[in-house]
Amino acid sequence: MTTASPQIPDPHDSLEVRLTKLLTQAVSAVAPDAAMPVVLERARQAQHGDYATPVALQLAKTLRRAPRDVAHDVMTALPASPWIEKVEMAGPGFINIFITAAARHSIISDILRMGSTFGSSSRGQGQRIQVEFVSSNPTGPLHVGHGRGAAFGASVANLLVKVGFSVHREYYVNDAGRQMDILTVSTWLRALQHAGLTQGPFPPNGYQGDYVTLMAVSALQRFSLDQFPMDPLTQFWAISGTMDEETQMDALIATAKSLLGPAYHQLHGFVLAVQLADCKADLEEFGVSFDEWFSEQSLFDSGAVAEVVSRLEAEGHIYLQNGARWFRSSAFGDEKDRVVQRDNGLFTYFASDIAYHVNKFDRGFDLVLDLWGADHHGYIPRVRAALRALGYDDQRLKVPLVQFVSLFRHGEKAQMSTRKGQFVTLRELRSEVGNDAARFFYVLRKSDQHLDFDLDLATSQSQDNPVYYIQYAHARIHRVLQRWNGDQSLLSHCTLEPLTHPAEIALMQSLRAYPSVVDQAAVDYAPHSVAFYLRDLAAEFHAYYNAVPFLDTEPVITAARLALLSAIAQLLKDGLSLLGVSAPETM
RNA sequence: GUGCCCGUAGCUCAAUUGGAUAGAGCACCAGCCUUCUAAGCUGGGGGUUACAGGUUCGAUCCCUGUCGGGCACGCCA
Repeated sequence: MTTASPQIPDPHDSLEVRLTKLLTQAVSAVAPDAAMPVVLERARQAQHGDYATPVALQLAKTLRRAPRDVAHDVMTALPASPWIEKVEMAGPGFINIFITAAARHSIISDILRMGSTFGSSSRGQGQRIQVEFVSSNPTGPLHVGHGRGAAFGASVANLLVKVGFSVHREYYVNDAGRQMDILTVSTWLRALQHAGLTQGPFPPNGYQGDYVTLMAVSALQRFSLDQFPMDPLTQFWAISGTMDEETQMDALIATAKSLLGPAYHQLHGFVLAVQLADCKADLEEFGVSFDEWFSEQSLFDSGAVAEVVSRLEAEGHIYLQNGARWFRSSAFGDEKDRVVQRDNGLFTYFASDIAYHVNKFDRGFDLVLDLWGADHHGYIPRVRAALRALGYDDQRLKVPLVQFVSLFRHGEKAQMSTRKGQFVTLRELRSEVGNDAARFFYVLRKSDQHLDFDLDLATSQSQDNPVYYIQYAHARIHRVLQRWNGDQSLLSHCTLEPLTHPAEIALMQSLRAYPSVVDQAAVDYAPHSVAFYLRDLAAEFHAYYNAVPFLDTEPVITAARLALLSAIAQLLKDGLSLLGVSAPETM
């Protein structure tokens, strides 16, 4: 990834940039030849000051000098600054920096002045980045696993926008495959059953959910499916007993197509439209929206799939074997070659996926993000191989993986299967725990870690859910401000000198961390760190709330403390919005 | 069997990407509402970071091996 130049600091991190510059100046005086970037860390403990740098420890080796001696020289060479109160050496050679009260207080006025733009940056420099996520087969309702991808993807997209990328959110619709045919046939069979026109058994590998029957009922009225002669179906059941399940299903699909003729395609289109509309509505209600729903079928219709295979062939990366066309992906880092066109002439899913990625790159995105389920990780090398073979820079493709969600009910792991209709849908989850709790819970873990979703806990309406803790902090602040009933615009100008309480010092320190938390979360595609930050900030606030009075004290102190509260509320609201969680003012 | 990911408090998870004494939430124990919302706060017990080596000023993080878990290895999508 191309990173923004550090020479273009944003106003909000000017303090850290200034301190880094001063340190760099001091280091170059002590060690002119050691071209080493100065690492400035926020101190974890108050006794270590506000910032710390291990630069002396790192320099010691190349200088062949004792770390503490180097630290001493760096400290001596450090220019005076209105931002630096004092500098101390500690431990093996750490340099701890204590900032002045003025530097400390500036964070509050910065936040109040910048409002929702605080924490933004120009890191992305307006680069266009495509984020593809969810992309579930439109063969049934979204389940709780898709929900994680949705919540994660939406939050990542928000973060990328926040740090200055131009983000395009996209859903890849797998509307061209065999699974759609199976759903179509399943719907057809349910319609026949509903109309009492068949006694045949329902195939075990068909889609069994109740939603299929619901679609069948409306399809029955819509397409008059009962007008087709049924004899061939009865014949089919008579001869299909010896087939294995998959062969039987393929035969069933073929039977349906020949029997229904043009009506099959109508039914197929209907089933797809119903599922997509349902999926879209579900996601919209979840606060997840897309700029584009990209159809896989369109890649076949436009000839893009055939074209991309031809391109590979023209480059000499395709060979014939056993009647199939193979892409020599092993020449580009994959562990073995892959079929792109089967011996029956049909292109594989891989072929259309190559065409899709070529399409993405040809649309001119600087960066392409595929948020995939972790079960697809073995698939990544072949996609990269295809891109490289076609002359694209596959470093512009990033594939963050989202691990599975394991559901636990009554302390036992619940199995999920879309086919068998045994799953908890995202809708059920949302209605039981609420959108806010679901969104927050989903991103509370690193995306590449398994998520154990305890349904009993999540559906118990209990207060254990951490999202309430943060929202409550936000609501409490607004209650205080409401009680105060003063002119909030005055808070950004009031004197902050009274803020000397240890809790206040710590809170200002935490507020200052926000931009780098957001920045790092965006770079790492790690919204969970925002969630943890918010929980920690809320905890600090709640403790503060119980420690000092806000309204029943001197007006100057009240104003200063309310300015601090106002800044906290702003960041709580901003952080929650990045995660797609509301920030209510009353609870 | 091969490849990728993972293993941290009783449970679920963090840890500023190699920094100082590894931190939270549940759960457990003891306290705090006549006062700005108790969906809150304060205090307490809890750890050989799976194990064994290695790299260096310094390792939960990097390297090697072992054990254990997950996922993927199709002319499915």
